[in-house]
Amino acid sequence: MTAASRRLYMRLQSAAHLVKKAADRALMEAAGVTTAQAAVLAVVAGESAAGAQGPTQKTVAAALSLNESAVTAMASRLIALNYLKRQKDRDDRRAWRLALTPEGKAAMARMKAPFAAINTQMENALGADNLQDFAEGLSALSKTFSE
Amino acid sequence: MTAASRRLYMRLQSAAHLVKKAADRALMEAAGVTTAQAAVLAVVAGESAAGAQGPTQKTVAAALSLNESAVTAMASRLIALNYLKRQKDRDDRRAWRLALTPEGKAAMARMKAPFAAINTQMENALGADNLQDFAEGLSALSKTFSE
DNA sequence: TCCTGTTACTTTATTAGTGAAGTATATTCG
DNA sequence: CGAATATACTTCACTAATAAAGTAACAGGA
Repeated sequence: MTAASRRLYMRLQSAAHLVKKAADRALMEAAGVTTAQAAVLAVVAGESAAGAQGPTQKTVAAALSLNESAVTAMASRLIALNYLKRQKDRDDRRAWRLALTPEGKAAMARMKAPFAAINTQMENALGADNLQDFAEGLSALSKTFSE
Repeated sequence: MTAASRRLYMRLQSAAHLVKKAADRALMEAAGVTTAQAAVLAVVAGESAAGAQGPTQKTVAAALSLNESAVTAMASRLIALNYLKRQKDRDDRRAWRLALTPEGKAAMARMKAPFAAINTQMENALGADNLQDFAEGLSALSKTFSE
């Protein structure tokens, strides 16, 4: 139980918080979108490529490990911004299907460069030879803590 | 630009979010405190050991990389819970000094075990031989992104 | 001394998440 | 078929953070 390990939880949260803060500022400046909104748009874009109807809110929630109530709120905000649209599922009238609007696609294009810049900055901070191990560490944590 | 690196930002946030969710549940169950509150209590405890008066809100904000307005709100909640008390600085009437109440100390004692459990779970997920590198990676990220 | 600028904190509005409880639609099974 | 159960989403109350603008107190120089 070293000093490093004892504070591992706080270190992780602190690093994530700082990187998020920087990324939010950069993304808001360049694309008028927060990182949380960017994550939802990216999931919708990714899931839309496969199926025709686009993902349900539940699918988005599962992809981001969020509550469905969080996705309800996020979708409402993104619809108000005209980045997303909602359509009732053809077969299941309980479910919504989410899809990007042209404006949503444009926002995704605008956020590409600042997102790449953040990732480059992270890679440089970590160093090329530690990158892979670090990413695998994150995946291991995600796997362990996804109830 | 590998697949791992392209999604590094999202991976970090996802892992941090999942670990926080689990830690919040465990801490709330065992100690009736959130991890955010635990972090503030820990900073107050740490800074109190050194100086006699306890830290100012600004000091706490800097230690956690938070806005001062976030600390205003957190301190109010912790005072309402009777875990913290606020006292005007002797020399600077603008500043508050924060200190733990006996109940605050008791809460810190209650949260020790669940906190250790979370850290152990993280260490196990990462593996002993990757631990040090991973922790250093987090520090490197924090350093790079602390404006 | 007073004026100017800085500092410590507060207030307000907004985003983003949690969990619990509620509504309406689907589904399954006796 | 119909009742019970499960599912998809919403609503509500709350915690937690940001940014911007405001208040009061401090500090240094003309």
